[in-house]
Amino acid sequence: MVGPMSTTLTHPDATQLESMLRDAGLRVTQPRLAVLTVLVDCPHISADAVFAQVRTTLPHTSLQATYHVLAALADSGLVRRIEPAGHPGLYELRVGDNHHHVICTSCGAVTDVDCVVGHAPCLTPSDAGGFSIDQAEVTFWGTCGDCRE
Amino acid sequence: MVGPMSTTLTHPDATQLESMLRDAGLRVTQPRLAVLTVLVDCPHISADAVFAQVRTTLPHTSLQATYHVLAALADSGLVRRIEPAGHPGLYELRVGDNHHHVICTSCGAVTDVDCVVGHAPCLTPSDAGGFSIDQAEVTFWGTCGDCRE
DNA sequence: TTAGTTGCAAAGGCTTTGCACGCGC
DNA sequence: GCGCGTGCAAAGCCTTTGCAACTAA
Repeated sequence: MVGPMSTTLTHPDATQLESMLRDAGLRVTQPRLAVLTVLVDCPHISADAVFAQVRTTLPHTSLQATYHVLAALADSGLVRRIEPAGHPGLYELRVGDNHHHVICTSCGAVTDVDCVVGHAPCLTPSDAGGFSIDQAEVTFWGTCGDCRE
Repeated sequence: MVGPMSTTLTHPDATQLESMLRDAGLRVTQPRLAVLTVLVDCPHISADAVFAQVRTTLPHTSLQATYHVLAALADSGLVRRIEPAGHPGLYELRVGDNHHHVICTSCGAVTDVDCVVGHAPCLTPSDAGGFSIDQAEVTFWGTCGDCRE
């Protein structure tokens, strides 16, 4: 679990972030690199919080631009957006897809979890009702340690 | 599957709806009965659509009152709210909880599905990350028959 | 009677859109 | 140079909130 490779995965450098953008067919710009950099460090973060962090390095960036960048990243599949009911949307880097979320109903905090069953458990419904299924999403609702006090 | 009991479950009459409200500790009012009646016929419906239907029988009802009623029903556990990302929230009668949803990414249409595994499949994450889990929710995203054309 | 509900109006939060300027390729 | 991206402003959608009148219990 620990080694040269894991460093690569957990802390991509600027060059790697650029490659991610190019591979996704997106132009490389300062705001996009800044947003990606924030997302690398923050697993689940709101547009507002991304904006605040980007601002520290790129003071000229606007909230709307941040939304635009996040939308572009989400459209291209680099980023996934999750929507805890009753809380603003959160964004996360899509790091290959076999994890789900535990969300605090009180404060909206999000934690990643792997599914119980080893490999994609309920990824196929017994009856899709005429739909063609693209993906499955499992969300656990509960109360986090802080909110229980 | 078919018989006297199923009639009771699929088409509760006014008296039964009243009991549902009383049992949930809510007062019985015209708007609440009207909203419940709509929900009986429409498995997944938006606040706006509920409002439109309630209006046909109670022309004096406001959209805000509809939201208020739905919130009260949701708080008391009679109704569940689901939020298809990018679409307005939908409400459904909670008919006992072992079904999940297939949602069309294009038009937001929702269909119920039973989970593959017989009984509550991934209801327990391998690691809850310090959360106490209340419930699990499985959502399948795909494209419905109409939108594929 | 009295506390929970409704009706109406207004505000609120989060997000998207429109358009001109600027920058990546 | 061409076209995508950005910045700024404004609007948009859905939903919640405040307060007075009302009504179920």
